[in-house]
Amino acid sequence: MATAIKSEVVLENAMARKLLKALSDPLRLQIIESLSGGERCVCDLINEIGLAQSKISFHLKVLKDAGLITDRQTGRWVYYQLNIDSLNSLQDWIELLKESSQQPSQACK
Amino acid sequence: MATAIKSEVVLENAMARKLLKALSDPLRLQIIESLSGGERCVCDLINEIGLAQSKISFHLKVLKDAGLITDRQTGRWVYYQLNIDSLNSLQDWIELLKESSQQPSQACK
DNA sequence: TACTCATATCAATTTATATTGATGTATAGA
DNA sequence: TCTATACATCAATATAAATTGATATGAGTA
Repeated sequence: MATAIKSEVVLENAMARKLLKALSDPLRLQIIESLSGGERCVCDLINEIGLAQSKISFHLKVLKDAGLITDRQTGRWVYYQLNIDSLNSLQDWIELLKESSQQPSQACK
Repeated sequence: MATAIKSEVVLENAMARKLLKALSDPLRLQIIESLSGGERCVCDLINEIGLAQSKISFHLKVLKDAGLITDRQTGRWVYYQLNIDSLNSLQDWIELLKESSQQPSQACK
């Protein structure tokens, strides 16, 4: 039982790590910020950010693999959108960190 | 004026990026999780995590430079603690992303 | 079918980041 | 003053991630 709880915690941390890693790149943050204005197709992102298409595509994949964004295809266009659930998870994870971190310090012998 | 607001936003994003980058490493996350149980000295972190001292020290520096943790020296020991303010900032940053991201999609022509 | 456009993927390279083992620094105690 | 301990820093190396330019895929259109 303790093991089950433990592994659940580990899983959550692994997920948090994936989200954080995906967010830790300047170009991906630009994409995220752009998507925070609403759903966008790749062509718009390319125009907005002004960088190579393969670059944008690469980072969109990283963000998608981490679960931070979702995609939907319509004809030739692929639209990307922020996944609010992942942002909520991240906030929850941070909240948990905060809750227990103000305990009295342990003195080193 | 618009420029002032713009640069303020950029500054915030740069700060968020620094926090996210610092959090995006598995060992640093281990340290953060350990510190979420309260203040710890480096020797305790080394014992808890079971890795080379120089490694721990290196990552503590990254976390400190990002503003995620603070340190305080007492005799030979240095104690590290989570900086709640930085976690709050990160939560706020995520909150802002969420707020505007559910707008209607723009159709690609 | 052939062509174009939007996007994804890939291999080679570059750049950034982490690890290792050694050395340096400051503090405490003998 | 000498020694031990706690921690930081550094240079060399190893590893991981991003960029580039080219090619592939797959949908629409003529």
